[in-house]
Amino acid sequence: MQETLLTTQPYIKVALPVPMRRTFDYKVPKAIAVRHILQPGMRVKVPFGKSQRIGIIESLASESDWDDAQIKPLSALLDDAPVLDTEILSICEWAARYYHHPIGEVLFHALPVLLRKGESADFRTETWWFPSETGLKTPLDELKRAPRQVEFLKAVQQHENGLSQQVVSTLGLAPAAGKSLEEKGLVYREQRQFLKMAETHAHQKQVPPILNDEQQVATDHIIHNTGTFHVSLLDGITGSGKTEVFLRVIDKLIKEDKQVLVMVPEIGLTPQTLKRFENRLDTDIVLMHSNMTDRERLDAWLLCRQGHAKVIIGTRSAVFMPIKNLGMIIIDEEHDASYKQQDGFRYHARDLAIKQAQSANAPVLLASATPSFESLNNARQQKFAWLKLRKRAGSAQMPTIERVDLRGQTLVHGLSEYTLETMKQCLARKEQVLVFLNRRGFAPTLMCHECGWIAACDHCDVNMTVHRKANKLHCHHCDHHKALIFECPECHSRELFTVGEGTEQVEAALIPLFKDTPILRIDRDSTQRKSALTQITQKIHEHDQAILVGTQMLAKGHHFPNVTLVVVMDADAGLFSADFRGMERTAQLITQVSGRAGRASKPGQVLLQTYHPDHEAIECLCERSYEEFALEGLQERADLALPPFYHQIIVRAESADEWEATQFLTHLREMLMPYCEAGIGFVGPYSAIIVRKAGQHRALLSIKSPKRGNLHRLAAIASQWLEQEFRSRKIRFAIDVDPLETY
DNA sequence: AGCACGCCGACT
DNA sequence: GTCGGCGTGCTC
Repeated sequence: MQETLLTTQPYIKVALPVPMRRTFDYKVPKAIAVRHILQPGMRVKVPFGKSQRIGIIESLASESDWDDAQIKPLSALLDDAPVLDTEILSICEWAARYYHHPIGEVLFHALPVLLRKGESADFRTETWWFPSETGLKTPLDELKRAPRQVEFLKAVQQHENGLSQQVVSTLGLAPAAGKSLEEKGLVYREQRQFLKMAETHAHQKQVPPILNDEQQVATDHIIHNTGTFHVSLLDGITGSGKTEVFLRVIDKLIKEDKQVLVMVPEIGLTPQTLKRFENRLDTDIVLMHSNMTDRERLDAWLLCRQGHAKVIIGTRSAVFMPIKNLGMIIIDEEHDASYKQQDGFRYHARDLAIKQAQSANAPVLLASATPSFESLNNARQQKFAWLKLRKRAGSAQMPTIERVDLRGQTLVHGLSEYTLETMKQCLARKEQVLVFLNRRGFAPTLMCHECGWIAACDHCDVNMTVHRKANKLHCHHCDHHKALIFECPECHSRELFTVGEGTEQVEAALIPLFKDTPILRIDRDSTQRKSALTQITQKIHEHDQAILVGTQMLAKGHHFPNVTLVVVMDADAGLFSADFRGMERTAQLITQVSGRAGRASKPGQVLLQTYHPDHEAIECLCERSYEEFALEGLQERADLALPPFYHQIIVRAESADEWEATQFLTHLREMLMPYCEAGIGFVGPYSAIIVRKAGQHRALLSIKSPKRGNLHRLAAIASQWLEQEFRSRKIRFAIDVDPLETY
């Protein structure tokens, strides 16, 4: 045994997955210190209270603030190499401070679930079978008394490069036969790393199309500036060929043996992006998203860490992938709200990605047809390079947007006569219509004709949505559901009727109106079954004319080349939102869904049904552009002292009691008052728009400041107080830094 | 977050 | 008499 000369530090500071903003000190036992070099980022098993827990070494220390006798020794070291490298570790430490979230929870968040549970961070191995030299030459009839062995040997002889255990079992071969052959020296076994990449390489790569001048300028700009940190905003209208720009840049980087992280929003864009990429790139691609099993995620993580995976396509949590040789981070649909985690550790993946690229000295490419106000502001101030693509790739043209004034109109299930007529014309040309309504279910309200009773959720302050096909009343906020009723529980009248319409109703209403046209609904309800979406999209491609009815799922990514008419049924939804970001979100959604119209050689048309045709935002989107809308919106934000000009932190509290959450936040505000520096402003406590959600009463306290520094100092005081002084468990609270939702 | 300790209601 | 409710305190 080698007596190590390395003087290992006697203590380690360990982060544990507990809601406490501190680490715990442990001793390193001699037996471990002698055999291993401990490093930050390795996992350890430690005694904690009465139980054993897995923790992560945050740092090594020569002394401790604790009395040596009180410090327990760690029980086991779980890794020979850190599972969190120094870069990820420092990003996590930064994030823990910035988002005022406990370090242990942050570090554990950065690991795949199986590693949090103590699973080995090595590749799985798999048995492979090979023929020996004699085995190759042995004629099969020598073994004819053992038919299973004949079968096995035959298969192995045909696969000189070996047969994996997996193939052996799919071929229906008997492992016992293999064992017997091994004893006879005819075959041998080997343990090999189990690698599972996304299926790739197999097919012919597509020839890259010719770039238009705008795409070329953008591509050149990005390619000439690789190798150093900077952020570019690829602000390109739908159909302008942003993905093509990604592909050119990625192709160049993987030829330099760099790895590229491509982030996509949560809603099912990964398979589509993967397909597009593997048709073009001759390299190893892995995926990382929430539909994968824990094992699949760990495999992807390992492939990434080992450097085998060159392109990593993933959702929010992929920012924590262990990338050794980062060439670039691309964030597609950078405005998408799913990049911000909405519970627990409320980080913004876009912002962390930028931070990470900075420390790896790699560039970041943000892409969107509807950039967030934050990114546009950075582009305008020249913190980001602003690369505009304003032309559609190929011969496609931008759709015309037309407002349909609903005032005084008779509507058929929410559709005006003019809309229906335009739909007929479109279908007659053997083209497809996309009807967008961001409300699933049959109707948002069920009401009693006699007494005015409305079906409300028992646990939330919202109406229950009618789902007629499923015969259910469903709460879209807490998932509570019950059977659909036909008698008013208050006055026992049987005259219940629905108010408003959802996608289910529109689908049902269109069937008799367009008898020979396939009508396909795309929302969370119709695509719940795995592969349902693929089936629906297949149907869409099979038919010339079709009507697609759907929610925002339709607005993202998927392109339907034969859609030439887009109908936005309720352009007013979200126009009068209490949240100051409501308008931004509405404009993005309308612009995104409008972009689905007329992508190929056929021109597109968009109808916006509205009761407010003269509303500034609607007018601006129709007559001018998202960019102009956004620049005006930014000016308004500046005038009203709102983000991104002011910085905001929101403390959220919830409790079963009606007033406790509000009282608690009032108490918090009073406590913070004496620490307020100039510029700090409080709003609230105020109630959430939906006061009661899943039985919890929710209140918020907003803190604003033009300076980040004093805001964070205040938040640090608040979080310390919340953790140390505040003991009641009846109230749950969360600190939300740079919140996207303010109600 | 877990987990134990501790003091008050309905049960073999 | 106890089983168990969850309020409170602690974890290197």
